[in-house]
Amino acid sequence: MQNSKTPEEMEAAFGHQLRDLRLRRNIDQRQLAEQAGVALNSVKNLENGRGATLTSLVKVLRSLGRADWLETLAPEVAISPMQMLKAKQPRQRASKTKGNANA
Amino acid sequence: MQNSKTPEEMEAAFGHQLRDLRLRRNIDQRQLAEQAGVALNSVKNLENGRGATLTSLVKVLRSLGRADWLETLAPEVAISPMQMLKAKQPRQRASKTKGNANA
DNA sequence: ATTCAATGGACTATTTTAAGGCTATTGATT
DNA sequence: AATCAATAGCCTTAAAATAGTCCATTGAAT
Repeated sequence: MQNSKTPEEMEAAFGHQLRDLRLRRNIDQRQLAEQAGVALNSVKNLENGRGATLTSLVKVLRSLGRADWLETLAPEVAISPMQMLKAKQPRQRASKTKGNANA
Repeated sequence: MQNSKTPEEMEAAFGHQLRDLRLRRNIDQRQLAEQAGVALNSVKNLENGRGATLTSLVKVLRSLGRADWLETLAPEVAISPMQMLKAKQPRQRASKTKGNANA
């Protein structure tokens, strides 16, 4: 089984994490909204999983000092300089073959 | 220096990571959109940093098998069972004192 | 080099969110 | 237990994203 959570549940759980981050800094929603440059309602929506835009999320994360987290989604594979030379440049489009390659 | 990237730049960089994840699985935008249950345009917008909703992002991440990443934002502090007993339950609201506590 | 799928970009209609203000509830402090 | 700030929730308007379709561009395979 993969992940049995619905997208709604995942957004809610994610909101709780955002709230945790904020509370660890002991600032209220209003302060966070101000610092992040978003409306108070946007912070509420994010924390309660009631729908939000990626832009709002990014602004809030930046304000919480966790912008770096956004860069951890797809870690690049480190290769040696020798491999570097041999390596073909990464694919820019999905290939035509129907069967998908890697896991 | 913190992070000098603008929110726009961050969204764009984030989109590139999403694209990388997709290409590693060698599926095209259309397939991803179908599997994720979002419109093709939503995938395009996400990858090109042109604005998206958190809901679309979550659905796409789930489809890419990276839903777990969403749970890594605010890692919980592990404590021992003995500390567990002493521990006060976590704060649910920001405190009244103006000066914010932790870093 | 040619071919054709993969992607980018634009357009419209519809749905959703942002923003701002307001009231009700609740939890931390005293 | 009383107080009052922090939060939830709802409302309206403006802005933005989704969904669907179409055409132009481009990279990968032959």
